[in-house]
Amino acid sequence: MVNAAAKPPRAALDRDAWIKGAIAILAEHGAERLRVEVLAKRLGVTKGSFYWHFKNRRDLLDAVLDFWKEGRIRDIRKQTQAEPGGEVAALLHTIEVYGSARNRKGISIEAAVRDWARRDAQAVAVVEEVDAERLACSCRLFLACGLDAEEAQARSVMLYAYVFGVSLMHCGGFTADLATLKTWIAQRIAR
Amino acid sequence: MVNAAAKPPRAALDRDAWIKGAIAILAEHGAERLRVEVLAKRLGVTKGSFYWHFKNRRDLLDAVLDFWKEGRIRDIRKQTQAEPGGEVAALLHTIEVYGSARNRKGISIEAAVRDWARRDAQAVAVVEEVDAERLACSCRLFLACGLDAEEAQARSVMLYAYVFGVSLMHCGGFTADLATLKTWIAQRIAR
DNA sequence: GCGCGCCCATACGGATGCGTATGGTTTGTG
DNA sequence: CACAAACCATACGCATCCGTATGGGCGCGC
Repeated sequence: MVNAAAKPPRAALDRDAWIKGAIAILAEHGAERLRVEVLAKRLGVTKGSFYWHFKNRRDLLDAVLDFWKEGRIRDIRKQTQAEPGGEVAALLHTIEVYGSARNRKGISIEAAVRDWARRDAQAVAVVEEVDAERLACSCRLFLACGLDAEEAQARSVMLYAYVFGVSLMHCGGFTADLATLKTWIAQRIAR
Repeated sequence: MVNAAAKPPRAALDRDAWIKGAIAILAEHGAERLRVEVLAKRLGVTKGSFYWHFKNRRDLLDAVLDFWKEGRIRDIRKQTQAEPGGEVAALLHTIEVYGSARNRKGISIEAAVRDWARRDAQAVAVVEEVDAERLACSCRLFLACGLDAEEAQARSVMLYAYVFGVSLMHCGGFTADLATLKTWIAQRIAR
């Protein structure tokens, strides 16, 4: 028995553990309430540890943005890999993912980062990169469906504007069958 | 001369002046950074004044939400008054207003309130009311165009999801002519 | 001109949060 | 064992912010 009951071993935290904890707070409370001491308490340590891994709070925020950006770009490229004939399915899947209940956390992070980008220049830069990648990828799918360049671009913007926007709306009491309604919209955007 | 050079007369603030100042901060920095002492300094007084007009910070926040709600509902009703035959124009105008540069502040407030509603129950309730009113009004316009109930509802949701979403996107470098692109989208949503 | 309600300033205690300084513990290495 | 590096705790100064307590100026009715 090496280190059992006395104290929880508490494996040493690395930068990634801090970043993942930070993203959890970002999703729950937004960038403004992502605070060093709160995060430290959540991870069961004190901020003495934090300032060993990070220069300051801004250093963490930039790392969070970078981490998020890399993850999003990986996801986009994976989701938009479609064999010929499967382009519409890939587009519909992209729309569906953003409204899916099992992706609640991802949507929360997305909304938090976009709100963050309304005040922070570094967040703006990251969102611009991610948006550019998303638009380029979905544009490629639309082009493969035979649309001309202008319509492919327009539909790409419409697609992402819709999925981001609908995640911020509260239309619970509006209709009896919201799922059918969203399916109708997805069809109209993708085909 | 009654009260000229000595001190700026500084007309007494009323509740509305505080609320309007609060909304300015809300638009610029978000609800999280809407702070009593900061707002007081911005208005040239101290918080001693604030706590005369408001019970506490929460009292101000609720007043801001209520003020915003009333204003939005008034605007919606005005914008969706269309004589027969002008329904499509009214819908296009609604879309255009939300992307207009002259409405930057209104869009900022809208985004701030929607982000706020991700964490605050009272803000959720207000957004739900406003969304319900908006959807009902635009739905009425679509019905007047001859669409069936399902499509009218779907298009209403699509319309507002799009306008909210596009205001959060950063697609500057995506296309040469963003205006033409947005016109294409608006046409596809409204008709 | 006296009192009273309206509007605001000042001062305080307590909470939270940033960044630094400093020292302790653990782990690996010679 | 000695030593250093990695990792973390503690303690401090400073700043911001909330809510309260208290008092002062000012207009207005009587």
